[in-house]
Amino acid sequence: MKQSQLFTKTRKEAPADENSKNAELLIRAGYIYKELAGAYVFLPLGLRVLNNIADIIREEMDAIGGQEVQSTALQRKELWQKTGRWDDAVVDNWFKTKLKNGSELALAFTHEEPMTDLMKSFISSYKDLPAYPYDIRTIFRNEERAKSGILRGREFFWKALYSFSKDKEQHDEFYEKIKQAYLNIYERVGIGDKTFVTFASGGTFSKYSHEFQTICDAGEDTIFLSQEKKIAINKEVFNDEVLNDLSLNRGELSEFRAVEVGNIFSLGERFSEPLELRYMDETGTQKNVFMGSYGIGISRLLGVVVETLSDDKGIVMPEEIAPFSVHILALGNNENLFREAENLYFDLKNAGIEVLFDDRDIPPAQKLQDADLVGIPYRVVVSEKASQNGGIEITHRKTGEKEYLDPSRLVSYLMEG
RNA sequence: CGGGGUGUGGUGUAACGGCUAACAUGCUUGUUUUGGGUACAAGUGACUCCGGGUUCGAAUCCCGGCUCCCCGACCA
Repeated sequence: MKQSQLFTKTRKEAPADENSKNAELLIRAGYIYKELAGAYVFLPLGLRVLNNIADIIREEMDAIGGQEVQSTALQRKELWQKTGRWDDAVVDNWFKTKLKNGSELALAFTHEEPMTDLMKSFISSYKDLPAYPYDIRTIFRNEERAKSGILRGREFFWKALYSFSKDKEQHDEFYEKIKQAYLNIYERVGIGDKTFVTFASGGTFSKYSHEFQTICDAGEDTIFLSQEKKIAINKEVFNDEVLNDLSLNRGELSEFRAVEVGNIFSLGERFSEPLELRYMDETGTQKNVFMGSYGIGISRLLGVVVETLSDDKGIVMPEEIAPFSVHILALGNNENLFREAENLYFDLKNAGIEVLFDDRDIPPAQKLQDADLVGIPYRVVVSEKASQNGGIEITHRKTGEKEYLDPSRLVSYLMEG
């Protein structure tokens, strides 16, 4: 894309009504726009990143048998009454509303009940199991206090997968697979080395659930981490019993602030029982389906990436999720060099590389500043100075590493990584 | 939901209860400059969050509401 066509602009100053690093940088760089506290518009740059993260998640979910659906944002009251979750005393951060005819309904905050009910139409035999529908969508939570920019919003973009298995064995096998899939996701979005499986409270049907916590000062959670064993314990369940269960001792753990970037739960029959999701097993006996749920906040992931990877010049986008892979800057007012930059832009596009071409008629310094702020992984400068140094200049945003290249070699250079 | 703070051109800030609400930035036009937000000039742009009140006079003081930020509580 040509940058002159991009309707968003960068800003020199951060808005006064934001305190968090992630919101400040994302707003300054033109990735997001604040609509109200806890609700942000994802602008073209931000949306590209969201879509890239969602695509990674799709790949990882599909690889372990997930099948994507698009759920509804409107939810029926009756299902939640059956499981005892409709009452405001049980779930207090739920947006509820009414139809014109007066019947109550709600805006989706999770989908255990609707998804369980839906699967009743398709599951009746052990032959129908397991099944792993998942959903990528915006959900709503009436937070009493939204905060930390994009990290805790009143609406946010997430993926939720629900597993339907015939028994605990079949469930456990999948649970381990998705745990690994989650780790793959964090690795691919660029925060793998800071993200750890964390033991957290499990609820009714299992002793523990697993959270994925990313070390980050902006986080709301406190975890005790064994760097060596790559295991952490959430402070809320930190006691001698857990330490014993995990064969850890206090001495090998250190305390960190962290952000929860995912949570996987064994639900057992918590929802299949009240909603009567049953199947006939091999012996002709009716049984409840064994369930699990697995959530990962996509917009929050973007926030965590910015919180943990940016530097004093701006955002540093990891390659797999960056809005563009390459940022071409034409510096100076040399007509020939501008043409050369434009040709490079078309070459890269034709090679299937996502490229942003800064073709704007503004001073070089501004283009350089903007490139740092937006944080695209590779910056390619076409200028007289670069020509004198042997062609075009390519700089890695993350490391600052710089090299000069003959323009004809750029495509192959990028394809090889 | 408890506590603290905040609200002024698009953005960031200033202004003792007292002249036509100031500065920077942005934006427009012209000249200039062309590797780290270039320089100069001329323009543009505000019912000072909303509603009451005090006062000769309110951006400024008082009351109520809302907004946004922070701490805490909460967070399938």
